[in-house]
Amino acid sequence: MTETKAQESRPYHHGDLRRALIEAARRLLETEGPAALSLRATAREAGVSPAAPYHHFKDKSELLQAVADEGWTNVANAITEALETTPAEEQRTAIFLAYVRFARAQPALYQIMFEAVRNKETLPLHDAPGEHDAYNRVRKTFMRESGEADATDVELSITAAWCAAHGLAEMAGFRQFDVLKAQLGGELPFLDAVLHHLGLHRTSQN
Amino acid sequence: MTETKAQESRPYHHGDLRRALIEAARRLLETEGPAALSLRATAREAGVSPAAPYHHFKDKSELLQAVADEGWTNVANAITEALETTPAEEQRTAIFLAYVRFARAQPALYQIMFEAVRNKETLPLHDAPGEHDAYNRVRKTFMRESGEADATDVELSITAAWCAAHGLAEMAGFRQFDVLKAQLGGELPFLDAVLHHLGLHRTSQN
DNA sequence: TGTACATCAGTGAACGCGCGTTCACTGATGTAC
DNA sequence: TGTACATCAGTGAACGCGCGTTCACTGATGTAC
Repeated sequence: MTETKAQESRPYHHGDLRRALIEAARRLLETEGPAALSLRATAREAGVSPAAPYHHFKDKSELLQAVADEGWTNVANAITEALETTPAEEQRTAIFLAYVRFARAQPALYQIMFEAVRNKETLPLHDAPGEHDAYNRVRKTFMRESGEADATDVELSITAAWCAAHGLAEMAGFRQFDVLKAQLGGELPFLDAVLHHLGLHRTSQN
Repeated sequence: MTETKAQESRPYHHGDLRRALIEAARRLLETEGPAALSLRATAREAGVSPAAPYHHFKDKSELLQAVADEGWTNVANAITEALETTPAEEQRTAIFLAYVRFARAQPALYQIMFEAVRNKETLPLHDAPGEHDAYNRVRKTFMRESGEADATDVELSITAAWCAAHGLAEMAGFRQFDVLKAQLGGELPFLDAVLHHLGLHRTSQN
């Protein structure tokens, strides 16, 4: 669903301003960076007055939270999709790559998402408890592929992988690694190589 | 007596305001967080007028850079010290732990440091090229302990470890891991366990 | 079916705030003679 | 040794800015009768 940029012919009532604001915020994030994401700028980007957002969000933090939530849902979907298109023995790597590639593709959004999750008690990805809960699928994959039986060990595996994924996602764009990436033939081989060194790559399994 | 709030008997000339400002900034970081770190707040914290910092820093970004630089020097020192008090076969783990513990002890400072390094071409820790360059010592340790001969592989090992360290440093404080930490007996065992799972711990080596 | 009216979803002006930065200034210090 | 003077390192007021948020308002819409 593409959205409408600030249009001249927009009627007085917007239709779905909440949606439009979230999308405006995401657009701003990628063009201007997280520091430029103000309520006013978002309203401006959506072609609406500074007061309009208050009919849809209690305050700025609520808008930010909504943006972050949608981002986590997107990640969950990316992971679910990866799981469905990847042979069983490579699914752990596929999860990892889906996560890192999402973060790399939209780094400013990822920053917001990470910030939003900082002081939460619940993990992200837990959006749909039950069979379709993405985190549940991740856990099953790790149980199978890491060969861990103990519940605590499984949690630890996931946590360790998540830390690595987060670190890699935030650092992969560093100029400092340009030489290394060039030596390896691009960013994807670079990601692969780092995974391998952390024992998370398929080639280090079986 | 003067009415300055931070210090009562401070003379008109400060003595070393540059130093005092950096320290005030660090104090502010840990008490108020990175978002509260403004030039004006720093001057206030140092007990000085808002214009005073401009005699020591070109602008706000230069102050931030100075704070970050000092942070990286501190990390380099912590690593060097760890290397000198740790038996050879555990030095790689010691480097990793020194890094993570520093970041965990001063999370807001670490955030500033990481931000400052984002678009730099050079790695941090490279502050004193030559024999005393901390990065050089790290490289030697990884060459010895990881058993890598190829230069690119060594760089990769370090990069992978750095990603993991960064991710762990930023996530270790998450409430979401409180249960896991409790199960393992505290934060340090938790850090150890994550290291182990990423193949970076001593017990996973030869 | 037409209309009165409540409710919803916008507008635009205004507010107070803290910010980074500049400016003319002044008090303190070091030095040449 | 005393003093004139340049230089340094502060002060305090002011600036313009964008921000989050509030407010009285108005245009559009849905619904009861």
